[in-house]
Amino acid sequence: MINAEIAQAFERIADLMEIDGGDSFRISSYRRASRTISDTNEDIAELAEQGRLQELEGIGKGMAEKIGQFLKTGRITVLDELEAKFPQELSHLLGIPGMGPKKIALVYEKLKVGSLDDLKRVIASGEMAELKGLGETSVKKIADGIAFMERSGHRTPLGVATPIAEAFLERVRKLPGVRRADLCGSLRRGLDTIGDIDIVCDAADGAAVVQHFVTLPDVHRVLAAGETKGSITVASEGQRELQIDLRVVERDAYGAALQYFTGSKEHNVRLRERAIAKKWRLNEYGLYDAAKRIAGKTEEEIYKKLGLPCFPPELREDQGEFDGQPPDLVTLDHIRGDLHMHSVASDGRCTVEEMALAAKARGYEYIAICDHSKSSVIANGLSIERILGHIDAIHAASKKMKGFEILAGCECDILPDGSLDYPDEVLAKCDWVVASVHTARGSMKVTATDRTLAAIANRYVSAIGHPTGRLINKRAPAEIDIAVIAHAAAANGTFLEINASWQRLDLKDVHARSALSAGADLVIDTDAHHTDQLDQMRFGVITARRAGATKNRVVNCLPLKDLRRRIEKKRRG
DNA sequence: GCCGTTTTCGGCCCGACTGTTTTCAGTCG
Repeated sequence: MINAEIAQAFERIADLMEIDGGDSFRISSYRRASRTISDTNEDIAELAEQGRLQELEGIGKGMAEKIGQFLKTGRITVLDELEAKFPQELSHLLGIPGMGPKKIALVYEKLKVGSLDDLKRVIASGEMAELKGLGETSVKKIADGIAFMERSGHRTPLGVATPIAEAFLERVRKLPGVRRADLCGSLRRGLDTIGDIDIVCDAADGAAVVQHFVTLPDVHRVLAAGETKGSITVASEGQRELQIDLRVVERDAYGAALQYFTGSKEHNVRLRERAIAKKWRLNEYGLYDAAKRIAGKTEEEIYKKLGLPCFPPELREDQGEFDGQPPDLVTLDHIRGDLHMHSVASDGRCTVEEMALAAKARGYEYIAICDHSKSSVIANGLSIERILGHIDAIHAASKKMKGFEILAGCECDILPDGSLDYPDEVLAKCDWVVASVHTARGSMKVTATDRTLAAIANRYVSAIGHPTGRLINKRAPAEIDIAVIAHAAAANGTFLEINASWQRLDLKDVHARSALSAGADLVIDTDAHHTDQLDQMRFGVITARRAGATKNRVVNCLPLKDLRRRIEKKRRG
């Protein structure tokens, strides 16, 4: 789809217009259009052909024309003009904390800075600190910002940020004067990667709490420390530096602050618009009718006053949530089993029994052991002889468990030609089969979509494992047509996995949403290679929630007998 | 540039912190 390219072009127009000092509302229009285009599941080229572009939020006559021009010529005049005006790398400087459009324009105009290297040069030479409006301190901040950007690089994966955030939250809760504290921001919304960690707390003396906060052990740098807000960084594992913001409010504003700092920004803009329409005002301290606060203690009361349901944080993205009632989303408590994990038989670190006991201790009723198939040589994949023996061993282990069952499964490779790594006779002996692509992802002979479709059609394949093969911050998802895959999965009774490993989260939220709307049901699995990793189920569940999944669309929320019925139904055809 | 149970023109979300400012601009979320 060409959506990503158009979204990128609009984003670039916005960046350059900002440096150019353009009208801020016009700039936001480009950013809004960019976001709409990259988030929609519809093909922009198709919509353009049907003359339906302006049905999209934030796309009017002007944007539609520019999209048309891009589709026709691959260029947009406004962008060409802006690019002719500035050096190509100039807008990259916007990624540096402390460098905004105004300062970029200033150093470009006065010192001919056009790139990161130029910027480093004028900082080192001292020329930058002599500019009007800047000084030693701000230049030092920008130098720190460059170091921060070069060290952190990517956004932090949810699974890396969560333990750090929870540990800090506990420490904030113990600070003197703190009555309550909670995590908010993108972490609370369950995004697969997060920019920084946000904590809101309830205390009377903000300045004192902030002072305690910025002097906690492990604080790497203090970015800000005021009356109500503190901002620090911590150096987490490796060299990655992660920012943590703390906001302190009074008891009566707690719900408002929680709501405000949970976001998303776009969701909040919509809320404030609703407040304005009622002649009210909404900010992080509450909902106000003139000077009178009419809500603020809890999130629920703010939404209620605005005539809205209290949306689960995962849905607060301005992605259609305002159009109706939020669904009753799946929760971790609904999960009855984990249907994709490995044992020492292939590349797991624990035995079948250890995995089973650990899963039972987490309140599950069943698991499936799915070791690798023979082609996954590096992962010690099982030969046909070995898998047959393994199936018997798993069944024997299952018999010894009380009130818990272990399904004998496998994670069968989908080979480059779309065929499966085990013959049907072997797959038929498994209770549950996850089919996954592990090799030759880039092969052009058979597209990723066709390979997956072939596996979906096999009656013994219960689920497709990590369907797009993405690795967060490392490998982009395969170019597969999710809608086509999902329709086929729905028609065949094959489940699509949300792989809950934080490195994968695959399907990702928007893909899972498309899958659900095409009628496919999901399975949320950890793909654990160690008992500890069973706890990653929470990341899969939050991803499913972001997709709008209810428990009846997630097959491992079923009691085992109903799950078996679904597997059998597909096998009978 | 978008958009309309206030409007086809005139709005467009709001506040904290910092530094270089003698009253505020820039950045950030």
